[in-house]
Amino acid sequence: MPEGPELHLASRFVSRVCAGVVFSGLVEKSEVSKNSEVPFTCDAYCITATSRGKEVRLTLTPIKEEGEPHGGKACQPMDIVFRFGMSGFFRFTAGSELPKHAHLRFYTNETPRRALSFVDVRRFGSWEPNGDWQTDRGPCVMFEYQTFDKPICEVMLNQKYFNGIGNYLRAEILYRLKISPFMKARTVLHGLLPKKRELLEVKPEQGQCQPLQDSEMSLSKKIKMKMESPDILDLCHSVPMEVINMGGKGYDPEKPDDYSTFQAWLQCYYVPGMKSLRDHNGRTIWFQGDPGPLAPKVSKSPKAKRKGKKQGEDKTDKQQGVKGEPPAKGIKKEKEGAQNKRVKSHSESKKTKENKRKGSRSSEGRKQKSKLEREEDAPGTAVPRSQHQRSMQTKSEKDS
DNA sequence: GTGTCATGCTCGCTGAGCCTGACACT
Repeated sequence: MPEGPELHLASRFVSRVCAGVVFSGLVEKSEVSKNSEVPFTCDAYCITATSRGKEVRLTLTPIKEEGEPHGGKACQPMDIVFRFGMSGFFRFTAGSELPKHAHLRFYTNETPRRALSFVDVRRFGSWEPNGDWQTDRGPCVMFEYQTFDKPICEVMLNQKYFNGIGNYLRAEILYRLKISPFMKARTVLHGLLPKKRELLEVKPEQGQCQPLQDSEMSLSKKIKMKMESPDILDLCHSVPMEVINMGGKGYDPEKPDDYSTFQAWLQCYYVPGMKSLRDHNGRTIWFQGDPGPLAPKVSKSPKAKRKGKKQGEDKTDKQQGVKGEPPAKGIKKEKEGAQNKRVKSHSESKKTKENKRKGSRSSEGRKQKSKLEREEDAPGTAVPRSQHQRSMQTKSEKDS
């Protein structure tokens, strides 16, 4: 059941049923659950919920009673972040009729009392008292969709999407693609979608569109096309590989201070004549040409202020924006930051490997699905056919 | 009664294991 939409609906359910309801006392955990106790107790509190991706956050907020003495033992609000595993959900029932597998219970202060329960049949779900959204999760596909409206140069430094790309690589890649650094990431990535004519081939004799089979385009033709017009993903692979192939003459030269090979290879980053701007995260992006529609408003650099003009304002100036310092100096300056970046990349590579494994596992799972299931699984279908059939059968059996 | 499968995630390794319930099959 629980994917993003289900978790969001669960948060709405909690907020709806708990609106105006006062909860009281301890938060009760089932004995069998291995999750941690929730160290929260309060005479009167309310519950609200929000969601982000596959997480739901319950906020327990104490209600201040009138006449409560100041300086008394006041309860503190608490956030509890839930992950639903394979079978988690919330139910609001009478306290005497707790659902089976209700592993965390919040009781109302009414008589008879009612209970909001976190129900989890398989116990793969978890909760984290005083928790927050997991930091290694990407943006919520439902409510942080606008993340992809950020400039491509900023998205490229997000290691969740481009694990391994740093400041010099993004500059080189965008330069080679002739892409404005402040173009919307969505626009650039949308360009990766196959064009209609590549996806569909009209067979006049049938009057139908058929998917173009891989085999219908020869491998050599594909390679030729790729070499002629590589896309951003191609370059995110090939450009770093070029650096690797420099051996000991790349960014971290084996000979101290011998940046000559690397400098000769750079086409944009710190190259005299190229422009540079600070992106919205304060990182300097090097580029050529128009910065793009989302470029930040340029504040006057001290030099420009003295000259009385904004960066990039003077169209006659071929070097719009901040001109680069001599390459070697700039490279050395960047090295510290790059080293930090490498440490971060290392810690994140673990996650990437996991994701790859998951991907391969899920594809295995798909292979195991029957042909019927594959054909009838519609995008967004919450219940797989096999399980859906089972539950429907169960229901009909019960009904009968 | 047994085996398999299910929408997630972690550990520590490239799959196994955590869990329960429903269903198919013998």
